[in-house]
Amino acid sequence: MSERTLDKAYEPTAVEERWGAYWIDNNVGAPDLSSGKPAFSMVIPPPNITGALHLGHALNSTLQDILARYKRMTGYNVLWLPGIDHAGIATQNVVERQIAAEGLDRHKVGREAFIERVWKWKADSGGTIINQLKRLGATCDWSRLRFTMDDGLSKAVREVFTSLYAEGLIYRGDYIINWCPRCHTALSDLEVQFDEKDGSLWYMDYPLKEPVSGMTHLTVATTRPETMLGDTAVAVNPDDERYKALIGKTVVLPFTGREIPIVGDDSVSVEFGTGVVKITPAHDFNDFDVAKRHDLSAINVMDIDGRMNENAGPYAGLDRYAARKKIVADLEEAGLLGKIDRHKLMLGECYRCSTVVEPRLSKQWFVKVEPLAKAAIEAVESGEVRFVPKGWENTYFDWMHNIRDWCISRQIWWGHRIPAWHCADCGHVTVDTLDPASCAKCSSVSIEQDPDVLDTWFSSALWPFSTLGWPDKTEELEAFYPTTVLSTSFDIIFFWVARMIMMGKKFLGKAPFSDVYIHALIRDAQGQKMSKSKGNVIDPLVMIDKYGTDAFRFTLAVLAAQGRDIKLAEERIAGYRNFCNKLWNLARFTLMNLGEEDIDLSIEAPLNMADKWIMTRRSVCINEVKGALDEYKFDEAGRALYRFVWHELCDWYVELIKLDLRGEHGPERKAASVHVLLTVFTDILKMLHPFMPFITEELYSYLPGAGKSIMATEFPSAGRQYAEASDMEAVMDVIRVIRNIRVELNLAQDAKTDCICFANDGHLREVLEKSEEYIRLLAKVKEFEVRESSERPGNAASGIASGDNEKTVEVFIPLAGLIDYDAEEKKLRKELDKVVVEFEGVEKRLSSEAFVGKAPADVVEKERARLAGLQEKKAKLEEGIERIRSMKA
RNA sequence: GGGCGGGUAGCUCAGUUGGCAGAGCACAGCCCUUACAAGGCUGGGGUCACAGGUUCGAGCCCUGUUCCGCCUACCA
Repeated sequence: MSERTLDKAYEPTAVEERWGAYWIDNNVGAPDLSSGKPAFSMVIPPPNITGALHLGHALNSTLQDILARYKRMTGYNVLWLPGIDHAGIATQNVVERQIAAEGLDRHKVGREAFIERVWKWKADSGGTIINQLKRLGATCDWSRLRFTMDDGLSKAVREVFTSLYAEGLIYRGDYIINWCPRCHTALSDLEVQFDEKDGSLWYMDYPLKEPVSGMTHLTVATTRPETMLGDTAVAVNPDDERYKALIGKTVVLPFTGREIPIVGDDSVSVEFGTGVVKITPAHDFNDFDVAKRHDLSAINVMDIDGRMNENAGPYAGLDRYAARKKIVADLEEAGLLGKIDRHKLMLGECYRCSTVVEPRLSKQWFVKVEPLAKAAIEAVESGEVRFVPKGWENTYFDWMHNIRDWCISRQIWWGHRIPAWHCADCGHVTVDTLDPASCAKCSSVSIEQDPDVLDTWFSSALWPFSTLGWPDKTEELEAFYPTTVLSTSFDIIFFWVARMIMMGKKFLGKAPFSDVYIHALIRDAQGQKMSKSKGNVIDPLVMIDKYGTDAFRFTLAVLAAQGRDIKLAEERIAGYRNFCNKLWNLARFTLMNLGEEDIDLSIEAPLNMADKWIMTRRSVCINEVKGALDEYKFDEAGRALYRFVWHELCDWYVELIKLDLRGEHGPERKAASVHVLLTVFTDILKMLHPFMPFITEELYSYLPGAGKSIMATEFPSAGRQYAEASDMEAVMDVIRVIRNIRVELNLAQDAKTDCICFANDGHLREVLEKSEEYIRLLAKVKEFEVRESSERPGNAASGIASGDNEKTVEVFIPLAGLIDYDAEEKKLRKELDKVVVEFEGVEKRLSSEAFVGKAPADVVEKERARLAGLQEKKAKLEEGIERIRSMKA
């Protein structure tokens, strides 16, 4: 026994500090490679180096930590590998802002110096999130913390790039990509977010070079008039009767005078606008495809800032929106502007800075994903990778089947620089894992490395194996690849999960994980997305300070139902803070009774009914928790524990054994009760430990014979389930009925009443007689009597308890002279009404030939028994009402 | 436009192969009963979105309707 005494209420702060430090100092997350236990491994989705812990991280890390702790306690060799992502654009933005405050920009600072600044920033303030994860209690193996820009991981990146390039799966070329005019870089399709905006649809006339059957011009409809300067064709649907004849003819582009062809293309809708589309291959994805089909040239009319360039003639130098205004005005002046419709459109924005992106033609590096995607699709189809919940597999397939090549080059400085060197003499591109000294083709030393860096997600895609030492053949890779489960949120299935599967299949021949657990998204109590601008953000660290980490973790776990968003209200956390306190006080009660006198726990006293009941419920609870956790149903596991601890152990068992504990039934009985209480309490601590690691460590340390840490104990196994448990339930129901009557009669809290029970079953009568003490104690009963004949006593309030269907107990509370007959009658009638409705329902069902003939025999049997019970109950109530009426008269 | 999920108590949500509609919070009444007032006991509260269908029996399965949320898409 510890010398420490427990305060009346749980105070998390000191406990969390102490145990948090203990786990870190002993690096409890470290696996033992020589243990011979089966492996369980996870890689953490690496948070951005710029990030602070938000609810998404808190949820995901909590769930992963629950798995890690649970698996350790059930005999696995667990590796949970932590890390951080270098987050290219995000990090560069942060440091750019920093130097902007000094009146500099990155170009003035220079590439080398800028990158040094980023590393310095990382050293100073990067990775605070790691400490926040530790605060949450995450038992990662912190000795294996990885960063995507580490040497080892960079080596993996080069290996993969070189290999894919050699196979022709990485190529470079002029393609249209999403361009952020503020970040000055290409973005992948995924890095663009769409938002519906109000816009306009302008109708403008392009004159035909030569009139055709009376037509002098074509009217095109566009949402972006400024791009007309880059038009290289207009297109119509080849089946459109209005314009069919014009295909192959020529129009003259206003302002520039350029002559451009009219082409026929299926992608043009006959119904929309005028049925004529201007084609701007350099600034529109669809137009780019049309141009490829018709071999049209492309004219880029904007620069990297989104301003019009020298190809825009008189508009050169104007911002794209200023150019739009001016062009519309000029068209109007020239009499070429038709009507203007209001039009809703989806505008793409940069996911980092929300600037409207500009489709732009430029030279970029791409991964040819189709062959990679094929293997990745098969991995899921074959069941090698399983999504939980399964519904996400469809989302995954949809995307994978329609996947476009992945633009992997970014025109920024922070990231993995593309390992390609351009030769100034022969133009050859040398790609190698090591920096080459000369051109691989002509041996010229005038080579220069490609200025671009790789998309951040390129290194993330390698995360499950690069962190384990690949491309080297390491012990870790052998032991822990493929990992067991990846836990993440659905919004990065495409960014990350799919690409990891592709790369894992490609380079290791095995998908990087067998289960993908997709957790819910957290919203506020009203179901709104949390965002800084709405001011509805809940900061996990504030919640931890306020309610304690354990309460916070438990809340997240209980709300994490599969397939549904989480609406998080602060009151929920407060509720589970109360649960922590309940547990704390249960511990105080348990320890108090272990207390001063030495209880000989080795006495093997026989279990009584209450003991057998709680031991049975314990087994049920263990099965529920294990079953739920094995299926990633954290909410079910948490709820089962909550119910068992509070509503079964605390509300009932603790109350039932109080007489034992006072020693009223002798030392043996006391020892038995304490023994059972301690057993169940210890198991509860163990089962709750994955959810609430701090308080359970603390309370466990007070238990007699406790080891250093609860983490080293084994997760409980279910034991025997006793038939007597249902006897206990019947007694509990009688107690509930008496309590109910007492409240309805408005009796003083401490008033004692007598009680007479009639049971229609011999066994039940025995059980009740045996349980006299429980009933006296918990229902405040003075004289207690079990009678065989169902003769209703005179002045008495009554109620009926039902155990199993046909077994009923009629309960009477005699109250000489005190009874309010009207109230009693009203109460009985109300109860009778309920019973009658139920009775008639069952009777009707049983009288139906169809039911008796077709329903399974056990169902019919159950219904018959139920009917008999209801019949009994109904008769008793009717008799009771009759009796009351006669007494009234 | 296509796809996915959801609609169950005032609120947030469970609801197992179809077989007695549940929990937490909130609310109301009575209690500081020696583990816990961050607590205890008791109670009220439901047209399971709507309309059909299958079935002995539907919150659950099928069809349609409707509302909400999300993902996705080249009607310029």
